[in-house]
Amino acid sequence: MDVRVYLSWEWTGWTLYIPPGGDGRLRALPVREGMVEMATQAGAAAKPRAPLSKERVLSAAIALADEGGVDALSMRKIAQMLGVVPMALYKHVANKNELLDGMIDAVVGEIDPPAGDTDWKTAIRRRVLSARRMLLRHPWACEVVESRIKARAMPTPAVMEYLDSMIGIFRAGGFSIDLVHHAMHVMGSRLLGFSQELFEDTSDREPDPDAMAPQEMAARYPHVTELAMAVAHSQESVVGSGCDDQFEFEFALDLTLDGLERLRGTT
Amino acid sequence: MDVRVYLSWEWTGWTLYIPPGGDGRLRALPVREGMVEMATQAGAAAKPRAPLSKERVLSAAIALADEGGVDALSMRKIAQMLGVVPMALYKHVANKNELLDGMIDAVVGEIDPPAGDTDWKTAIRRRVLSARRMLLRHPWACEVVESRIKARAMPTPAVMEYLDSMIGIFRAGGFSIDLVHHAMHVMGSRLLGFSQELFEDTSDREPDPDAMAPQEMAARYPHVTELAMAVAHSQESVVGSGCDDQFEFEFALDLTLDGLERLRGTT
DNA sequence: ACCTGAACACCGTTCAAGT
DNA sequence: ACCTGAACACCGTTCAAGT
Repeated sequence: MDVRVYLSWEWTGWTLYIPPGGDGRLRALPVREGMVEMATQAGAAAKPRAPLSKERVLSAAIALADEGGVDALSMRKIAQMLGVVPMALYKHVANKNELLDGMIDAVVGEIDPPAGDTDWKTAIRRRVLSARRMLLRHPWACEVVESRIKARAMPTPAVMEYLDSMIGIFRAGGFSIDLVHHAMHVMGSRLLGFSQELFEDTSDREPDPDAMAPQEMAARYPHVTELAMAVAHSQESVVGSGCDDQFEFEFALDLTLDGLERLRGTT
Repeated sequence: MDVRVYLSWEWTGWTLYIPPGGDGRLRALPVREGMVEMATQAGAAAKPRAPLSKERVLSAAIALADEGGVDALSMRKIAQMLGVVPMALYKHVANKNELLDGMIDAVVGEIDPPAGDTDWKTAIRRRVLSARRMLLRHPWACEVVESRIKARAMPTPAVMEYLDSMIGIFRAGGFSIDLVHHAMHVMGSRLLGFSQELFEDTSDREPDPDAMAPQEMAARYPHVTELAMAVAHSQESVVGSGCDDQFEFEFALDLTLDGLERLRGTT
Protein backbone atom coordinates (compact mmCIF):
# COMPACT_ATOMS: atom_id res chain seq x y z
CA MET A 1 0.00 0.00 0.00
CA ASP A 2 1.55 3.31 -0.99
CA VAL A 3 -1.21 5.82 -0.39
CA ARG A 4 -0.38 9.17 1.11
CA VAL A 5 -2.85 11.98 1.58
CA TYR A 6 -1.55 15.38 2.46
CA LEU A 7 -4.12 18.10 3.12
CA SER A 8 -2.84 21.56 3.87
CA TRP A 9 -3.42 22.78 7.45
CA GLU A 10 -4.30 26.20 6.10
CA TRP A 11 -7.53 24.84 4.71
CA THR A 12 -8.51 22.01 6.99
CA GLY A 13 -6.53 22.29 10.18
CA TRP A 14 -5.38 18.69 9.67
CA THR A 15 -2.74 16.74 7.87
CA LEU A 16 -3.85 13.23 6.99
CA TYR A 17 -1.40 10.51 6.00
CA ILE A 18 -0.63 6.82 6.02
CA PRO A 19 2.94 6.16 7.20
CA PRO A 20 4.89 4.11 4.60
CA GLY A 21 6.26 1.19 6.59
CA GLY A 22 3.48 1.08 9.17
CA ASP A 23 0.32 -0.86 9.79
CA GLY A 24 -1.58 0.85 7.04
CA ARG A 25 -3.80 2.86 9.36
CA LEU A 26 -4.73 6.41 8.48
CA ARG A 27 -3.26 9.00 10.83
CA ALA A 28 -4.28 12.61 11.35
CA LEU A 29 -2.03 15.42 12.47
CA PRO A 30 -4.01 18.36 13.84
CA VAL A 31 -2.24 21.66 13.48
CA ARG A 32 -2.20 22.73 17.12
CA GLU A 33 -2.61 19.57 19.15
CA GLY A 34 0.10 17.12 18.28
CA MET A 35 -0.39 13.85 16.59
CA VAL A 36 -3.61 11.96 17.15
CA GLU A 37 -4.03 8.43 16.00
CA MET A 38 -7.29 7.73 14.30
CA ALA A 39 -8.56 4.28 13.61
CA THR A 40 -9.71 3.60 10.08
CA GLN A 41 -12.23 0.99 11.12
CA ALA A 42 -15.55 2.47 12.25
CA GLY A 43 -16.35 2.64 15.96
CA ALA A 44 -12.81 2.93 17.24
CA ALA A 45 -12.57 6.17 19.19
CA ALA A 46 -9.88 8.78 18.68
CA LYS A 47 -7.70 9.40 21.76
CA PRO A 48 -6.80 13.09 21.67
CA ARG A 49 -4.13 14.52 23.95
CA ALA A 50 -4.55 17.80 25.85
CA PRO A 51 -2.70 20.40 23.79
CA LEU A 52 0.61 21.57 25.19
CA SER A 53 0.81 25.22 26.18
CA LYS A 54 3.16 27.46 28.13
CA GLU A 55 0.75 27.29 31.07
CA ARG A 56 0.70 23.47 31.09
CA VAL A 57 4.49 23.36 30.88
CA LEU A 58 4.86 25.85 33.73
CA SER A 59 2.38 24.17 36.03
CA ALA A 60 3.99 20.78 35.44
CA ALA A 61 7.37 22.33 36.25
CA ILE A 62 6.01 23.98 39.41
CA ALA A 63 4.36 20.75 40.55
CA LEU A 64 7.62 18.88 39.99
CA ALA A 65 9.63 21.49 41.94
CA ASP A 66 7.06 21.64 44.78
CA GLU A 67 7.40 17.91 45.16
CA GLY A 68 11.10 17.24 44.77
CA GLY A 69 12.87 20.57 44.90
CA VAL A 70 14.69 22.34 42.13
CA ASP A 71 17.25 19.54 41.80
CA ALA A 72 14.49 17.18 40.73
CA LEU A 73 13.51 19.57 37.94
CA SER A 74 14.71 18.78 34.44
CA MET A 75 13.38 19.39 30.98
CA ARG A 76 13.32 15.66 30.43
CA LYS A 77 11.26 14.98 33.56
CA ILE A 78 8.76 17.72 32.76
CA ALA A 79 8.32 16.23 29.31
CA GLN A 80 7.85 12.77 30.77
CA MET A 81 5.24 14.11 33.19
CA LEU A 82 3.33 15.61 30.27
CA GLY A 83 3.67 12.47 28.16
CA VAL A 84 5.67 14.34 25.58
CA VAL A 85 9.11 14.17 24.03
CA PRO A 86 11.61 16.60 25.68
CA MET A 87 12.02 18.70 22.56
CA ALA A 88 8.29 19.46 22.46
CA LEU A 89 8.78 21.82 25.44
CA TYR A 90 11.04 24.05 23.39
CA LYS A 91 8.03 25.21 21.39
CA HIS A 92 6.70 26.93 24.51
CA VAL A 93 9.84 28.01 26.38
CA ALA A 94 13.02 29.06 24.63
CA ASN A 95 15.28 27.33 27.15
CA LYS A 96 15.52 26.32 30.79
CA ASN A 97 16.26 29.85 32.02
CA GLU A 98 13.07 31.12 30.43
CA LEU A 99 11.25 28.26 32.08
CA LEU A 100 12.65 29.27 35.49
CA ASP A 101 11.66 32.89 34.87
CA GLY A 102 8.15 31.76 33.97
CA MET A 103 7.92 29.71 37.17
CA ILE A 104 9.02 32.69 39.25
CA ASP A 105 6.49 34.91 37.55
CA ALA A 106 3.71 32.44 38.24
CA VAL A 107 4.37 32.09 41.97
CA VAL A 108 5.11 35.78 42.58
CA GLY A 109 1.72 36.39 40.97
CA GLU A 110 0.20 34.40 43.86
CA ILE A 111 1.17 37.09 46.39
CA ASP A 112 -1.85 39.05 47.64
CA PRO A 113 -2.32 42.53 46.12
CA PRO A 114 -1.60 45.43 48.47
CA ALA A 115 -4.32 46.47 50.91
CA GLY A 116 -5.32 50.02 50.06
CA ASP A 117 -6.82 51.29 53.29
CA THR A 118 -4.04 51.10 55.87
CA ASP A 119 -0.84 52.91 56.85
CA TRP A 120 2.40 52.08 55.05
CA LYS A 121 3.74 49.87 57.82
CA THR A 122 0.71 47.60 57.98
CA ALA A 123 0.50 47.46 54.19
CA ILE A 124 4.16 46.42 53.81
CA ARG A 125 3.93 44.00 56.70
CA ARG A 126 0.84 42.22 55.34
CA ARG A 127 2.25 41.98 51.85
CA VAL A 128 5.59 40.57 53.01
CA LEU A 129 3.81 38.01 55.18
CA SER A 130 1.70 37.03 52.16
CA ALA A 131 4.91 36.63 50.16
CA ARG A 132 6.23 34.40 52.89
CA ARG A 133 3.14 32.20 52.75
CA MET A 134 3.72 31.83 49.01
CA LEU A 135 7.32 30.87 49.67
CA LEU A 136 6.33 28.19 52.16
CA ARG A 137 4.09 26.69 49.46
CA HIS A 138 6.97 26.82 46.96
CA PRO A 139 10.22 26.35 48.89
CA TRP A 140 12.22 26.14 45.67
CA ALA A 141 11.30 29.70 44.66
CA CYS A 142 13.87 31.20 47.02
CA GLU A 143 16.90 29.59 45.40
CA VAL A 144 15.55 29.97 41.88
CA VAL A 145 15.04 33.72 42.35
CA GLU A 146 18.51 34.00 43.85
CA SER A 147 20.16 32.05 41.06
CA ARG A 148 18.45 34.23 38.46
CA ILE A 149 19.60 37.38 40.28
CA LYS A 150 23.14 36.02 40.41
CA ALA A 151 22.99 35.29 36.69
CA ARG A 152 22.21 39.02 36.37
CA ALA A 153 18.93 38.34 34.65
CA MET A 154 16.39 41.13 34.41
CA PRO A 155 13.69 40.67 37.08
CA THR A 156 10.57 39.06 35.64
CA PRO A 157 7.48 41.26 35.08
CA ALA A 158 5.62 39.99 38.17
CA VAL A 159 8.66 40.73 40.36
CA MET A 160 8.99 44.19 38.83
CA GLU A 161 5.32 44.86 39.49
CA TYR A 162 5.68 43.65 43.06
CA LEU A 163 8.70 45.85 43.72
CA ASP A 164 7.02 48.82 42.05
CA SER A 165 3.97 48.59 44.29
CA MET A 166 6.18 48.16 47.38
CA ILE A 167 8.11 51.32 46.52
CA GLY A 168 4.75 53.01 45.95
CA ILE A 169 3.59 52.11 49.45
CA PHE A 170 6.76 53.59 51.01
CA ARG A 171 6.39 56.77 48.93
CA ALA A 172 2.73 57.17 49.91
CA GLY A 173 3.84 56.70 53.53
CA GLY A 174 5.94 59.83 53.32
CA PHE A 175 9.39 58.33 52.72
CA SER A 176 11.84 60.42 50.71
CA ILE A 177 13.05 58.78 47.52
CA ASP A 178 16.54 58.36 49.03
CA LEU A 179 15.19 56.69 52.14
CA VAL A 180 13.03 54.38 50.03
CA HIS A 181 16.17 53.38 48.17
CA HIS A 182 17.93 52.51 51.42
CA ALA A 183 14.78 50.79 52.70
CA MET A 184 14.66 48.50 49.67
CA HIS A 185 18.27 47.52 50.29
CA VAL A 186 17.71 47.00 54.02
CA MET A 187 14.72 44.75 53.42
CA GLY A 188 16.46 43.01 50.53
CA SER A 189 15.13 39.60 49.69
CA ARG A 190 13.10 39.63 52.92
CA LEU A 191 10.63 41.62 50.81
CA LEU A 192 9.84 38.34 49.04
CA GLY A 193 9.52 36.46 52.31
CA PHE A 194 13.03 34.96 52.33
CA SER A 195 14.08 34.19 55.85
CA GLN A 196 17.84 34.02 55.18
CA GLU A 197 18.74 31.51 57.81
CA LEU A 198 22.27 30.43 58.55
CA PHE A 199 20.98 27.42 60.46
CA GLU A 200 18.39 24.95 59.35
CA ASP A 201 16.38 23.17 61.97
CA THR A 202 18.05 19.81 62.50
CA SER A 203 15.72 18.37 65.11
CA ASP A 204 13.62 16.30 62.70
CA ARG A 205 16.61 14.69 61.05
CA GLU A 206 17.87 11.16 61.39
CA PRO A 207 20.61 11.03 64.04
CA ASP A 208 23.85 11.17 62.06
CA PRO A 209 26.02 8.14 62.93
CA ASP A 210 29.28 10.10 62.71
CA ALA A 211 27.89 13.26 64.33
CA MET A 212 29.89 14.84 67.11
CA ALA A 213 29.33 13.62 70.67
CA PRO A 214 27.39 16.11 72.84
CA GLN A 215 30.27 16.68 75.24
CA GLU A 216 32.73 17.31 72.39
CA MET A 217 30.17 19.69 70.85
CA ALA A 218 29.88 21.58 74.13
CA ALA A 219 33.66 21.83 74.46
CA ARG A 220 34.31 23.07 70.92
CA TYR A 221 31.26 25.30 70.48
CA PRO A 222 30.23 26.39 73.99
CA HIS A 223 28.08 29.34 72.91
CA VAL A 224 26.26 27.46 70.16
CA THR A 225 25.56 24.71 72.67
CA GLU A 226 24.25 27.15 75.27
CA LEU A 227 21.93 28.69 72.69
CA ALA A 228 20.74 25.32 71.39
CA MET A 229 19.96 24.12 74.92
CA ALA A 230 18.08 27.30 75.77
CA VAL A 231 16.00 27.06 72.60
CA ALA A 232 15.25 23.37 73.19
CA HIS A 233 14.24 24.08 76.79
CA SER A 234 11.95 27.01 76.02
CA GLN A 235 10.15 24.83 73.48
CA GLU A 236 9.56 21.86 75.73
CA SER A 237 6.15 23.11 76.77
CA VAL A 238 5.13 23.71 73.18
CA VAL A 239 4.57 20.87 70.72
CA GLY A 240 7.64 19.78 68.77
CA SER A 241 11.10 21.20 69.16
CA GLY A 242 13.32 23.74 67.40
CA CYS A 243 12.45 27.40 67.20
CA ASP A 244 9.35 29.08 65.81
CA ASP A 245 10.35 30.19 62.30
CA GLN A 246 7.26 32.32 61.85
CA PHE A 247 7.90 34.19 65.11
CA GLU A 248 11.55 34.79 64.19
CA PHE A 249 10.61 36.02 60.74
CA GLU A 250 8.10 38.52 62.11
CA PHE A 251 10.54 39.58 64.84
CA ALA A 252 13.16 40.43 62.22
CA LEU A 253 10.61 42.08 59.95
CA ASP A 254 9.27 44.30 62.73
CA LEU A 255 12.74 45.25 63.93
CA THR A 256 13.50 46.38 60.40
CA LEU A 257 10.24 48.24 59.91
CA ASP A 258 10.60 49.98 63.30
CA GLY A 259 14.10 51.05 62.36
CA LEU A 260 12.87 52.48 59.07
CA GLU A 261 10.02 54.30 60.80
CA ARG A 262 12.48 55.93 63.17
CA LEU A 263 14.65 57.03 60.26
CA ARG A 264 11.69 58.52 58.44
CA GLY A 265 10.95 60.64 61.51
CA THR A 266 14.40 62.18 61.59
CA THR A 267 15.09 62.55 57.86
CA MET B 1 60.89 -8.29 26.30
CA ASP B 2 58.84 -9.75 29.08
CA VAL B 3 60.54 -8.55 32.24
CA ARG B 4 58.40 -7.45 35.16
CA VAL B 5 59.78 -6.42 38.53
CA TYR B 6 57.37 -6.04 41.38
CA LEU B 7 58.75 -4.79 44.67
CA SER B 8 56.35 -4.55 47.56
CA TRP B 9 55.60 -0.97 48.74
CA GLU B 10 55.75 -2.14 52.32
CA TRP B 11 59.49 -2.58 52.02
CA THR B 12 60.62 -0.05 49.49
CA GLY B 13 57.87 2.45 49.02
CA TRP B 14 57.97 1.76 45.27
CA THR B 15 56.58 -0.62 42.74
CA LEU B 16 58.85 -1.07 39.71
CA TYR B 17 57.66 -2.59 36.44
CA ILE B 18 58.03 -2.61 32.68
CA PRO B 19 54.64 -2.44 30.98
CA PRO B 20 54.14 -5.36 28.56
CA GLY B 21 53.19 -3.71 25.27
CA GLY B 22 55.11 -0.47 25.85
CA ASP B 23 58.45 1.02 24.90
CA GLY B 24 60.40 -1.19 27.24
CA ARG B 25 61.23 1.58 29.69
CA LEU B 26 61.30 0.84 33.39
CA ARG B 27 58.57 2.62 35.33
CA ALA B 28 58.31 3.28 39.03
CA LEU B 29 55.11 3.62 41.01
CA PRO B 30 55.67 5.42 44.33
CA VAL B 31 53.17 4.50 46.99
CA ARG B 32 51.85 7.93 47.87
CA GLU B 33 52.63 10.19 44.94
CA GLY B 34 51.12 8.76 41.80
CA MET B 35 52.97 7.29 38.91
CA VAL B 36 56.35 8.72 37.98
CA GLU B 37 58.11 7.81 34.79
CA MET B 38 61.79 7.06 35.15
CA ALA B 39 64.16 6.85 32.26
CA THR B 40 66.30 3.74 32.10
CA GLN B 41 69.16 5.46 30.31
CA ALA B 42 71.56 7.29 32.61
CA GLY B 43 71.33 11.10 32.84
CA ALA B 44 67.68 11.42 31.95
CA ALA B 45 65.96 13.17 34.82
CA ALA B 46 62.83 11.89 36.48
CA LYS B 47 59.84 14.21 36.12
CA PRO B 48 57.91 13.86 39.34
CA ARG B 49 54.43 15.33 39.69
CA ALA B 50 53.40 17.34 42.74
CA PRO B 51 51.52 14.89 44.93
CA LEU B 52 47.77 15.36 45.06
CA SER B 53 46.35 16.33 48.41
CA LYS B 54 43.06 17.59 49.77
CA GLU B 55 44.59 21.08 49.98
CA ARG B 56 45.68 21.03 46.33
CA VAL B 57 42.25 19.82 45.24
CA LEU B 58 40.49 22.50 47.29
CA SER B 59 42.66 25.37 46.12
CA ALA B 60 42.23 24.31 42.49
CA ALA B 61 38.46 24.19 43.03
CA ILE B 62 38.46 27.62 44.70
CA ALA B 63 40.58 29.12 41.92
CA LEU B 64 38.21 27.67 39.33
CA ALA B 65 35.14 29.04 41.14
CA ASP B 66 36.74 32.46 41.71
CA GLU B 67 37.35 32.69 37.99
CA GLY B 68 34.20 31.30 36.42
CA GLY B 69 31.60 31.00 39.18
CA VAL B 70 30.14 27.86 40.63
CA ASP B 71 28.63 26.79 37.32
CA ALA B 72 32.12 26.49 35.85
CA LEU B 73 33.08 24.11 38.64
CA SER B 74 33.08 20.40 37.89
CA MET B 75 35.06 17.45 39.11
CA ARG B 76 36.27 16.88 35.58
CA LYS B 77 37.57 20.45 35.20
CA ILE B 78 39.35 20.40 38.55
CA ALA B 79 41.05 17.17 37.53
CA GLN B 80 42.06 18.67 34.19
CA MET B 81 43.50 21.72 35.96
CA LEU B 82 45.61 19.45 38.16
CA GLY B 83 46.70 17.27 35.21
CA VAL B 84 44.98 14.28 36.70
CA VAL B 85 42.23 11.86 35.78
CA PRO B 86 38.82 12.81 37.34
CA MET B 87 38.67 9.72 39.51
CA ALA B 88 41.94 10.63 41.23
CA LEU B 89 40.09 13.40 43.11
CA TYR B 90 37.92 10.85 44.85
CA LYS B 91 40.90 9.75 46.92
CA HIS B 92 40.85 13.13 48.66
CA VAL B 93 37.17 14.11 48.72
CA ALA B 94 34.39 11.57 49.05
CA ASN B 95 32.11 13.35 46.59
CA LYS B 96 31.21 16.77 45.24
CA ASN B 97 29.26 17.81 48.33
CA GLU B 98 32.27 17.16 50.53
CA LEU B 99 34.33 19.20 48.09
CA LEU B 100 31.88 22.11 48.40
CA ASP B 101 31.97 21.85 52.21
CA GLY B 102 35.76 21.93 52.10
CA MET B 103 35.70 25.03 49.91
CA ILE B 104 33.33 26.79 52.32
CA ASP B 105 35.51 25.87 55.25
CA ALA B 106 38.59 27.25 53.52
CA VAL B 107 37.11 30.66 52.69
CA VAL B 108 35.27 31.10 56.01
CA GLY B 109 38.66 30.50 57.60
CA GLU B 110 39.87 33.64 55.80
CA ILE B 111 37.59 35.87 57.92
CA ASP B 112 39.53 37.92 60.48
CA PRO B 113 39.42 36.64 64.05
CA PRO B 114 37.37 38.76 66.46
CA ALA B 115 38.98 41.85 67.95
CA GLY B 116 39.17 41.37 71.70
CA ASP B 117 39.39 44.88 73.03
CA THR B 118 36.20 46.63 71.89
CA ASP B 119 32.50 46.75 72.71
CA TRP B 120 30.17 44.11 71.23
CA LYS B 121 28.82 46.39 68.53
CA THR B 122 32.20 47.31 67.10
CA ALA B 123 33.39 43.73 67.36
CA ILE B 124 30.37 42.35 65.47
CA ARG B 125 30.52 45.15 62.94
CA ARG B 126 34.20 44.64 62.13
CA ARG B 127 33.85 40.92 61.85
CA VAL B 128 30.83 41.10 59.54
CA LEU B 129 32.63 43.62 57.33
CA SER B 130 35.62 41.28 57.21
CA ALA B 131 33.27 38.46 56.18
CA ARG B 132 31.94 40.72 53.45
CA ARG B 133 35.44 41.37 52.13
CA MET B 134 35.97 37.61 51.97
CA LEU B 135 32.71 37.26 50.08
CA LEU B 136 33.74 39.87 47.53
CA ARG B 137 36.90 37.85 46.89
CA HIS B 138 34.86 34.66 46.50
CA PRO B 139 31.47 35.65 45.05
CA TRP B 140 30.49 31.99 44.60
CA ALA B 141 30.64 31.33 48.36
CA CYS B 142 27.23 32.91 48.94
CA GLU B 143 25.28 30.52 46.74
CA VAL B 144 27.34 27.50 47.77
CA VAL B 145 26.67 28.16 51.47
CA GLU B 146 22.98 28.66 50.71
CA SER B 147 22.70 25.50 48.65
CA ARG B 148 24.37 23.49 51.42
CA ILE B 149 21.98 24.98 54.00
CA LYS B 150 19.03 24.12 51.78
CA ALA B 151 20.33 20.57 51.43
CA ARG B 152 20.10 20.56 55.25
CA ALA B 153 23.78 19.75 55.60
CA MET B 154 25.44 20.26 58.95
CA PRO B 155 27.39 23.56 58.96
CA THR B 156 31.09 23.00 58.36
CA PRO B 157 33.50 23.32 61.33
CA ALA B 158 34.77 26.77 60.30
CA VAL B 159 31.19 28.08 60.02
CA MET B 160 30.34 26.58 63.42
CA GLU B 161 33.39 28.22 64.95
CA TYR B 162 32.47 31.55 63.37
CA LEU B 163 28.89 31.39 64.65
CA ASP B 164 30.08 30.30 68.08
CA SER B 165 32.38 33.26 68.45
CA MET B 166 29.67 35.64 67.20
CA ILE B 167 27.24 34.35 69.82
CA GLY B 168 30.04 34.73 72.36
CA ILE B 169 30.46 38.40 71.48
CA PHE B 170 26.74 39.07 71.96
CA ARG B 171 26.75 37.24 75.28
CA ALA B 172 29.79 39.17 76.52
CA GLY B 173 27.97 42.34 75.46
CA GLY B 174 25.22 41.65 77.95
CA PHE B 175 22.58 40.10 75.67
CA SER B 176 20.25 37.53 77.24
CA ILE B 177 20.38 34.09 75.63
CA ASP B 178 16.89 34.60 74.20
CA LEU B 179 17.79 37.94 72.67
CA VAL B 180 20.96 36.44 71.17
CA HIS B 181 18.78 33.80 69.57
CA HIS B 182 16.56 36.44 67.99
CA ALA B 183 19.62 38.48 67.03
CA MET B 184 21.13 35.56 65.13
CA HIS B 185 17.88 35.18 63.20
CA VAL B 186 17.60 38.90 62.51
CA MET B 187 21.13 39.10 61.17
CA GLY B 188 20.72 35.81 59.33
CA SER B 189 23.10 35.29 56.45
CA ARG B 190 24.16 38.96 56.73
CA LEU B 191 26.44 37.63 59.45
CA LEU B 192 28.51 36.08 56.66
CA GLY B 193 28.48 39.30 54.64
CA PHE B 194 25.63 38.32 52.31
CA SER B 195 23.97 41.43 50.94
CA GLN B 196 20.68 39.77 49.93
CA GLU B 197 19.86 42.02 47.02
CA LEU B 198 16.68 41.75 45.03
CA PHE B 199 18.21 43.89 42.29
CA GLU B 200 21.56 43.48 40.68
CA ASP B 201 23.23 46.54 39.26
CA THR B 202 22.46 46.55 35.56
CA SER B 203 24.33 49.68 34.53
CA ASP B 204 27.46 47.89 33.28
CA ARG B 205 25.52 45.46 31.12
CA GLU B 206 25.23 45.37 27.36
CA PRO B 207 22.03 47.16 26.32
CA ASP B 208 19.51 44.38 25.81
CA PRO B 209 18.10 44.53 22.26
CA ASP B 210 14.59 43.50 23.35
CA ALA B 211 14.62 45.51 26.57
CA MET B 212 11.63 47.69 27.34
CA ALA B 213 11.57 51.23 25.98
CA PRO B 214 12.14 53.88 28.69
CA GLN B 215 8.70 55.41 28.28
CA GLU B 216 6.99 52.02 28.52
CA MET B 217 9.11 51.29 31.58
CA ALA B 218 8.03 54.56 33.18
CA ALA B 219 4.37 53.84 32.42
CA ARG B 220 4.33 50.28 33.77
CA TYR B 221 6.66 50.72 36.73
CA PRO B 222 6.43 54.39 37.74
CA HIS B 223 7.89 53.98 41.22
CA VAL B 224 10.80 51.81 40.12
CA THR B 225 11.55 54.37 37.43
CA GLU B 226 11.44 57.27 39.90
CA LEU B 227 13.83 55.44 42.19
CA ALA B 228 16.19 54.45 39.37
CA MET B 229 16.33 58.03 38.09
CA ALA B 230 17.00 59.42 41.57
CA VAL B 231 19.81 56.94 42.14
CA ALA B 232 21.34 57.64 38.73
CA HIS B 233 21.17 61.40 39.35
CA SER B 234 22.70 61.31 42.81
CA GLN B 235 25.62 59.35 41.41
CA GLU B 236 26.38 61.61 38.49
CA SER B 237 28.99 63.56 40.43
CA VAL B 238 30.68 60.38 41.60
CA VAL B 239 32.59 58.12 39.24
CA GLY B 240 30.54 55.36 37.62
CA SER B 241 26.83 54.84 38.07
CA GLY B 242 24.57 52.61 40.09
CA CYS B 243 24.40 52.70 43.86
CA ASP B 244 27.16 52.21 46.38
CA ASP B 245 26.83 48.59 47.50
CA GLN B 246 29.24 49.03 50.37
CA PHE B 247 27.30 52.01 51.72
CA GLU B 248 23.99 50.16 51.45
CA PHE B 249 25.42 47.10 53.18
CA GLU B 250 26.72 49.15 56.10
CA PHE B 251 23.47 51.11 56.25
CA ALA B 252 21.47 47.90 56.64
CA LEU B 253 23.98 46.44 59.09
CA ASP B 254 23.91 49.53 61.30
CA LEU B 255 20.14 49.76 61.24
CA THR B 256 20.02 46.16 62.44
CA LEU B 257 22.69 46.62 65.12
CA ASP B 258 21.00 49.81 66.38
CA GLY B 259 17.69 47.97 66.60
CA LEU B 260 19.32 45.17 68.59
CA GLU B 261 21.02 47.63 70.92
CA ARG B 262 17.70 49.29 71.65
CA LEU B 263 16.13 45.91 72.42
CA ARG B 264 18.94 44.99 74.75
CA GLY B 265 18.28 48.17 76.70
CA THR B 266 14.61 47.37 77.30
CA THR B 267 14.81 43.60 77.74
C1' DA C 1 47.58 -1.20 47.71
C1' DC C 2 46.93 2.20 44.69
C1' DC C 3 45.41 4.18 40.28
C1' DT C 4 42.53 4.57 36.07
C1' DG C 5 39.85 3.69 31.65
C1' DA C 6 35.53 2.55 30.30
C1' DA C 7 30.93 2.61 31.33
C1' DC C 8 26.50 4.12 33.40
C1' DA C 9 22.78 7.08 34.01
C1' DC C 10 21.90 11.41 33.71
C1' DC C 11 21.71 16.60 31.75
C1' DG C 12 20.34 20.84 28.18
C1' DT C 13 20.22 21.67 23.49
C1' DT C 14 21.16 21.33 18.19
C1' DC C 15 19.84 19.66 13.98
C1' DA C 16 18.43 16.98 10.29
C1' DA C 17 14.79 14.11 8.91
C1' DG C 18 9.82 12.71 9.15
C1' DT C 19 5.05 13.84 8.31
C1' DA D 1 4.37 24.13 9.35
C1' DC D 2 4.93 21.40 12.97
C1' DC D 3 6.99 17.55 15.56
C1' DT D 4 10.70 14.31 16.95
C1' DG D 5 14.61 10.79 17.09
C1' DA D 6 19.29 10.67 17.19
C1' DA D 7 23.26 12.91 18.39
C1' DC D 8 26.41 16.11 20.82
C1' DA D 9 28.93 17.73 24.58
C1' DC D 10 28.65 17.74 28.99
C1' DC D 11 27.92 15.91 34.19
C1' DG D 12 28.94 12.89 38.93
C1' DT D 13 30.03 8.43 40.13
C1' DT D 14 30.61 3.08 40.00
C1' DC D 15 33.36 -0.65 39.05
C1' DA D 16 36.30 -3.89 37.10
C1' DA D 17 40.79 -4.26 35.37
C1' DG D 18 45.77 -2.72 35.28
C1' DT D 19 50.07 -2.28 37.68
